[in-house]
Amino acid sequence: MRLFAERGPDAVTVREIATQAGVSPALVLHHFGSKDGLRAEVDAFAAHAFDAILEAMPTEELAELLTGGSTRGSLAEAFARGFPPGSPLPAYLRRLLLTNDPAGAALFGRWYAATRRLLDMLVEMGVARPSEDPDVRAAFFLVNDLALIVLRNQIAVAIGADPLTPAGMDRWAREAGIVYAEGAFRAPQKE
Amino acid sequence: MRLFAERGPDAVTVREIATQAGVSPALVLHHFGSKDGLRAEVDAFAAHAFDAILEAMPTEELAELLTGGSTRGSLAEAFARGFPPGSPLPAYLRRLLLTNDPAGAALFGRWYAATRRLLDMLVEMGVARPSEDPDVRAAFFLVNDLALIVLRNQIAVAIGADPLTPAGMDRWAREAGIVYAEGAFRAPQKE
DNA sequence: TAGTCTACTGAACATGAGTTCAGCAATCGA
DNA sequence: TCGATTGCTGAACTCATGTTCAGTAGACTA
Repeated sequence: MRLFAERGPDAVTVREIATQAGVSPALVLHHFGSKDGLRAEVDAFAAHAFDAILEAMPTEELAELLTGGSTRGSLAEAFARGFPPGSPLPAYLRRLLLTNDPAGAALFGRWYAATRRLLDMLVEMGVARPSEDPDVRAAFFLVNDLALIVLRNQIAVAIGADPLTPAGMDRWAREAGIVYAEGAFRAPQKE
Repeated sequence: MRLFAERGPDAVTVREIATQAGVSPALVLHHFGSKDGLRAEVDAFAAHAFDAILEAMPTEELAELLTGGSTRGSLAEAFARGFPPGSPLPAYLRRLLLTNDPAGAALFGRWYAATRRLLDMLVEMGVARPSEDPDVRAAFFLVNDLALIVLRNQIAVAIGADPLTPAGMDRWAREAGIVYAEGAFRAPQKE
């Protein structure tokens, strides 16, 4: 999974995987039928791990919001908290979302639906302002969040800190929280 | 460039490129030395086109902001306006940003610096609120913008409209503009 | 003990990739 | 007109990759 996440399944050879695992190339095929079979199994494993994150998140996030926690809940945060620092899962998620993989599309779809629901609830509770276009607003929040994972490396060099580490994420969450709460621009010629 | 943008340079064969161009595979290599030479040349061409966008943008965006234009200026907007609908450049940019390509890193670096400068100017002009962590805030705006290009397909299925078309972008810009101007959450227990 | 099954390997095979190269045809300058 | 340069091709070459397959060694079962 680490090799797939970092370089992409197509760029990794069966021989490399076998070497990393300390076995012969033939054994890999023996177990998984084909390279594509291995890919499918790793995909399924990763998708399962991601969905576990999703299911664990909303309640936690809600609790945090209701208790007036300082940081806004977010997928990326839950993600970074849920996996150890060296985990290949963030990079794997990245690939899953960026290739036009059906598994990635399904994952995005589920997360989008959850974001959409959450936003509705927050509006109903009076925590979030209602929007004229809730579909777009939910997508806006979700992709802003995912951008943290997808553009992780670029962000890291720009701000000088990996945004998926606790320290980097604190800085990010603070700014995001401020902008999402108060906005960043003074509304032009308003009253 | 279209083939590279859609499927990635590694997934495209020299023979395919030659067929698309109506020439023999040998001619492609004859002109560009190697497949990697072609890649480098296409990269350079694309990077040039992107920088042209960047240089054309700030003044236009500033003008729009100063005249109180309804939509917030953004890279993605300038981008979508600057290229014809079927252009392979958005997809190419996507690849450039997502592979750990040095050309992509350089491009991101330039755009980040420009965003950072623009934000400083806006603060000085009293249009944007100052931030405690301007580095992160600039990165936040930039990656939110780039997410539109990077996650274009996922967004399209979620909101039912391609966000890089004028119609889709209008919807997106409206929501982004509102959130950036006023925020989306009521600040919890404030005063 | 004998048989079977399972994990595993080494070597080979087929395919598709980037690349090379000798040569053809047309154009251009002297 | 002649030589050279240029654009271009077809076929072959080399190499890496996914895959296959016969076969080995050990463990478990009857």
